Amino acid sequence: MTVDPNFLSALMILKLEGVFTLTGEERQALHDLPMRVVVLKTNQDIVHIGECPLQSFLVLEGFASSYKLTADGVRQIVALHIPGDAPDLQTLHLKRIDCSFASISPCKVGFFQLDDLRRICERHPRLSAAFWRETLVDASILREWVVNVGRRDAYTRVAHLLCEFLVRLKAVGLVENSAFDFPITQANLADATGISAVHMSRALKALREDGLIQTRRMHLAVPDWAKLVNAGDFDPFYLHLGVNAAAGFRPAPQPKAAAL
Amino acid sequence: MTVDPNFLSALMILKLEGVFTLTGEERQALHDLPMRVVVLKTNQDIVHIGECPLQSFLVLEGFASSYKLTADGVRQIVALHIPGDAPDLQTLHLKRIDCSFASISPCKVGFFQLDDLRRICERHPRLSAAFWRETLVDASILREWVVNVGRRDAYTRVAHLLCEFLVRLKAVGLVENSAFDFPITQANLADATGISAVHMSRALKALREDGLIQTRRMHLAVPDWAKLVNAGDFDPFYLHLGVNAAAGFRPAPQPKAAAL
DNA sequence: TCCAAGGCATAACGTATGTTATGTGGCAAG
DNA sequence: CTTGCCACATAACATACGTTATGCCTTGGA
Repeated sequence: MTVDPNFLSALMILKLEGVFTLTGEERQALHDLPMRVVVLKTNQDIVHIGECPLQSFLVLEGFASSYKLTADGVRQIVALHIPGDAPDLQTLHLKRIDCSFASISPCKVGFFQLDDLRRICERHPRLSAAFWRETLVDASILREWVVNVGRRDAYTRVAHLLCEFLVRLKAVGLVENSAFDFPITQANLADATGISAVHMSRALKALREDGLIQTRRMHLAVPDWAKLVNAGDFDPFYLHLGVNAAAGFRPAPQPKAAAL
Repeated sequence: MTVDPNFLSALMILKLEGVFTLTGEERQALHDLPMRVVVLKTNQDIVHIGECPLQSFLVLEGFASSYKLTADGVRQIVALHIPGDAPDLQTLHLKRIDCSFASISPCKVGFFQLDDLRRICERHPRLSAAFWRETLVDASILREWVVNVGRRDAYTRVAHLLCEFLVRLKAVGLVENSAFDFPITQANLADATGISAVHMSRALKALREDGLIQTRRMHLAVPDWAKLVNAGDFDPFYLHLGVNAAAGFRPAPQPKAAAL
């Protein structure tokens, strides 16, 4: 996959447009944000917990993770990031960063100055709101992850993660025929779901044998989407995708409005 | 505990002042936000997942939870809320709410109109940023919860949750002599840590026997804070408390700044 | 005063998952 | 072409935790 030279416009704008239509001015402001592109190999640290960075970054190609370590050095991935994501937008308002970020596949990221982004937010309140919204969606995903890790067995948990992956990748156009590049090791998947690497191997085997997924080296296919959704207890609503992006994934109904 | 009639000023302002000093105007704007106070018994639903509410709420007294259910009806609490918290601030930018909210003790909440808050955000960018920051801290707590549930054993997990509770309660002045009111059932604690109620009973017993906590009906005391922190693998940094609020809890050092 | 309900403790038992170990194949570096 | 590394598979074994069940105690309502 190659990326348009105007990275920000290509990816972030795509995401924001899913929610509301940008004005020409807003689009231009994003387009003009200076970015420094950096190419990374697998398993390279991008930002480390405790730092007080002056810049933030965007994933342009490949996959990245947010992670934390426990006292005895066990890793838990707390978020997976795909092209178009701004993993550490939080640094905009939280000085010290509370988790580490690393590439989990060969990947390309774009750094920009937080001060530049702050200026954009001041001048374009709608963009500011849109970025805020992005961080709120991240929080929603975290809530679902707590449920996933806390209350679902390994099989369901893995199916759920794969569902989330597919929907999010589809939203940025990285899925073809229910299949996508998947250069993520089982160890990383294990760290993201809170199980051991050995058990991740078992879970994937079971999913394969049940015909829910097909894995061919660094590539994953989903032959029966409905079955995987069912196995993973998956409802994409928590991703808060724009209507365009979610086409074909949303189930049906809207519950009634609040009372009280 | 009784609450000042100016709920918002008493609680939310206290929290915000931990981060930066409000101007008189900003303080007044918050003070003038119309609120409708509602008294709740234990286990009452406040907002239900899927709704598109026009109002949001603040916890004034007692404790509340955010929770989700899996397909087979198992509950996972994804956040615990104490007085001063605005549990569903997300509704400001996400139309449909992605988790349910309920009281988990007798409690008092204050509802306000989202439109009123939006108006405040438009007129007072610093307040807008402060609210954004609040939601980012919530996300940071969620990240730590994913680690807690995903990678720590029950004993450590419970100790960690109790540490978090103590620090957060202390920040709003609800702790005396390392002890606090704790009207939360073991079943709720179990749902918050992703373990069974039976095992929660076992874990609490172990903590009691190790002298890390003392429980006297609806009341919890921590005789040796350092030991509990150690047992819970707890570092309060992720709570992003203001320096004032965190006094006495922060460990020492600041890591070096970012490079790259 | 009594009863019902819920919160808690504890025991017996089952199991999903972790741990440790070994072998295979692919791939990159020399 | 080797060599070594790493991702993955699989087996044997260990265990933390879930489940089901029972009983006690407190609390609040009739």
